[in-house]
This record gives sequence, C-alpha cells and structure tokens, in this order.
Amino acid sequence: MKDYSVLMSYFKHMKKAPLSEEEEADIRSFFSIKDFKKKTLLMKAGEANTKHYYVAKGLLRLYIIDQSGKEFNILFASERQWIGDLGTPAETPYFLETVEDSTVFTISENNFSVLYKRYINLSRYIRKSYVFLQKRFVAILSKTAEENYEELERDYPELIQRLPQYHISSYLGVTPVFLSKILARRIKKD
Amino acid sequence: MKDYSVLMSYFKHMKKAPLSEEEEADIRSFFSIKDFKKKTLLMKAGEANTKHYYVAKGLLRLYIIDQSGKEFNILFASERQWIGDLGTPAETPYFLETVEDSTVFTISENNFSVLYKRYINLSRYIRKSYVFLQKRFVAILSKTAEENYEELERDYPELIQRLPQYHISSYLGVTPVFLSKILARRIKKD
DNA sequence: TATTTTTCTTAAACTAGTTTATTTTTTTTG
DNA sequence: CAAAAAAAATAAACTAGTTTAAGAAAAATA
Repeated sequence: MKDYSVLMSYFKHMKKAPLSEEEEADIRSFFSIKDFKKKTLLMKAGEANTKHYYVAKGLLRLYIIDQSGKEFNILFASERQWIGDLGTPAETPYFLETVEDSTVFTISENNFSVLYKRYINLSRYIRKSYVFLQKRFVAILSKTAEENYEELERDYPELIQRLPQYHISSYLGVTPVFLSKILARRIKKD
Repeated sequence: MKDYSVLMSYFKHMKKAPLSEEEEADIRSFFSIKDFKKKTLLMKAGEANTKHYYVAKGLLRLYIIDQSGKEFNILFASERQWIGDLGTPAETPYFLETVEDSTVFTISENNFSVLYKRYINLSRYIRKSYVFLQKRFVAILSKTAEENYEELERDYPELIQRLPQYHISSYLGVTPVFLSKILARRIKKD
C-alpha cells in the first residue's frame, strides 16, 4: 500500500482547503512513488524533459559539473521539498542524485504543468525559486565563504548535520580543504 | 504622439500572429511610456509592488547594495528587453537605474500578471529568467573573472561598448581595479 | 571486529582577487 | 575650450581561497 499522505498534505496546504476524494485521486494519478538507495543518479546533464521530484523521505542534491570536472551543488531538497530542473523541457545542465536513501514522488514535466495549473499557481512557485536563487547568488557574490557557512548553519541547521562536509563546501562554492580550514578557525575562536 | 511600435512588435512576436486593433488598444492601455535621464533611480530596495519595464531605448541596470555598501549589478537591459524584480509584489531587494538616457514602457505588477496571462505564457517567461540566472550563477561560481569577461564579450559585445568598466566589474563580481588588471594583462598577451 | 573505503584535517606553496592610494585619461559641463 | 568631475590605470601590500599531498578519523562492509 503506497502512502501518499505527505503529498496530499502538501496539496491541501497549497489549496488552503480540504481536497475532495476525486481531487485526491486526480492528483495521485499524476505521480509515481519511488525508492532509491543513497548515491543513485536520477537525472543526468544532457537529458531533456526531465522529471520533477517531491521528497517524501531522504535527501537529494541538484548539481552541475563544470568544464574542469568539478561539481557544484545548486540545491538540496529533503522532506516536503521539490527538486528538479525548472528549465525543462529543454536539455538540462544538471545532475540529480540521492544523498541518503530516499522516497520520492515523481511527476513528468507535462503533468507537472497541468497539475500546477489545476491546483496551484505555477508562476508563483517558479518566482519563489527564482527569488531563492537570486538571494543565493547575491550571497555568494558579496559574502565570504565563512559568512555563507554561518548563514546556512542558522537557516538550515539540519542540512549541516545530514550532509557530508564536501557537499556543503561545494554548495558554498569553495574547496573542502578551505571549508575545513574555516571550521578549524571557528573552533579556535571560542 | 506616443510610439508604441516597439512594444507592439514584441507582443506580435510572442503571440506569433498579428494583433487586432482591439488587442493593440488593450495592450496599450496597460502601459505608460516614460523618458528618463541617465542615472535616474526608478526603483529602490524596500519598495513593494514595483513596476516592470520594457526598454524602448537606452540601457538600465538592476542591482543590489550589500551590507558593506558595495553595489552588485544583477542584470542589464537595453532595447527590446524586460527588466524588473520578478519577486514582486513582495518588498524588493533591488535598485533599478538608467545607465543611459532611456525610454521605457512601464507596467504595474498587477497588470503585468493580467497581461501575461492574456497574451503570453508568464511561467515560461519566468522560467527563462530563472535559467538565465542559473547559468550566470554557475559561471560566477566555477569560472575566473577573466573567463567570465570573455564570455560576456562574446555574447554581448555591445554591452561592453555601452557600459562603463566599473559596471561590468560589478556584474562580474570583482572590483574595478581587478578588471582593469585583467584587461591590461590581455593587451600584453598580444 | 578487523579491514577497506570514505571523509576530514593539516600543512605549505601558490594564485585570484581586494584594498588603499596616487596618477593619468576621458568625459561632462559652464 | 578650459575647468571640473568621472572613469580608468598602476602599484604595492594584503587576504581569501586553491592545489597537492600526506596522514588521521570516521563510517561502511566483509
């Protein structure tokens, strides 16, 4: 028996009203539930029309690999968060991978648009992502890695617990070596 | 007599079909045309429900000012480009300023949404902006300022002609002093 | 639980980019 | 077109962050 409760509570929350039986069934019909082991690749740069993922359990990361082969984490998603490439249906530049064993609801790009038109304001959702990215952009541009680490710690303390340090450094745009240095320096300060 | 032709040709292009008289009148009714002198501030951080701007003539920049008072250019727009804060109606973190004497079509946030729903796919527009920003984000994260300068030069050569160097350096996320150094180095290489 | 693999730390030498200050060049304005 | 203002160049001393390499600690697995 598949458990859609996490997903349904999200749609209820977005609609700001209870869902009818039919609505629930309708929503369910768009998704499939999947389990993935840690470090499974769900999406690969070069693919088109990629899926969107809503996380029921676990932790995922969206990242790119630059010309020199270095990875940069763009976004993490854990329980009750969406992750995917908003640029789709075009060819994606991203990779998407599970960081922990995860359970996700997947939905195709087409269905995502349809569903969002039906139940939620899609452009508002995209705007939110846009605003989030813009904040991150400005932060990386204008603050030091140490400041950005502290911000992450303040805003998403659980992420820091769950992620290996090298994924955090890649999110902050610095090398693991440098993040380790920052942390050592912070400990001394006490 | 106000000239809406630049604006109309944009909507024609987006609709991929000619516009009827009524449609033209409808579209026109949402906008006003304004002229601004160089270095005029059109939008200020802290304001809510800011306007969107479609450039008929001239050059504008959208920027933020960080805690230390430093400016960072986020986006430029010249002829036939949109500029504004997609995060609106929330309080904007941005400043918007003319770089050259400019003529713009302005539209309120509310009208922008209405109009876009009527004639254009709003979420597609926002996605495009999102993708653009994401590319820029990754570029800043993974490439050196010199590489980013060269990319800008290749993709938007006219921008480099029209912008003072310190606006370019601020767009690349480096100091004017450092950009000047890069350019001096490039000249020597020949 | 011993072993292998993965992650983190430390160090040292290096490069990209900043800061401050001064001078030169270019642009704007009376 | 002269004077003032704005933009760009240069230099020198500095700091943030990288690279490579080796060892230590922690986590996963047989």
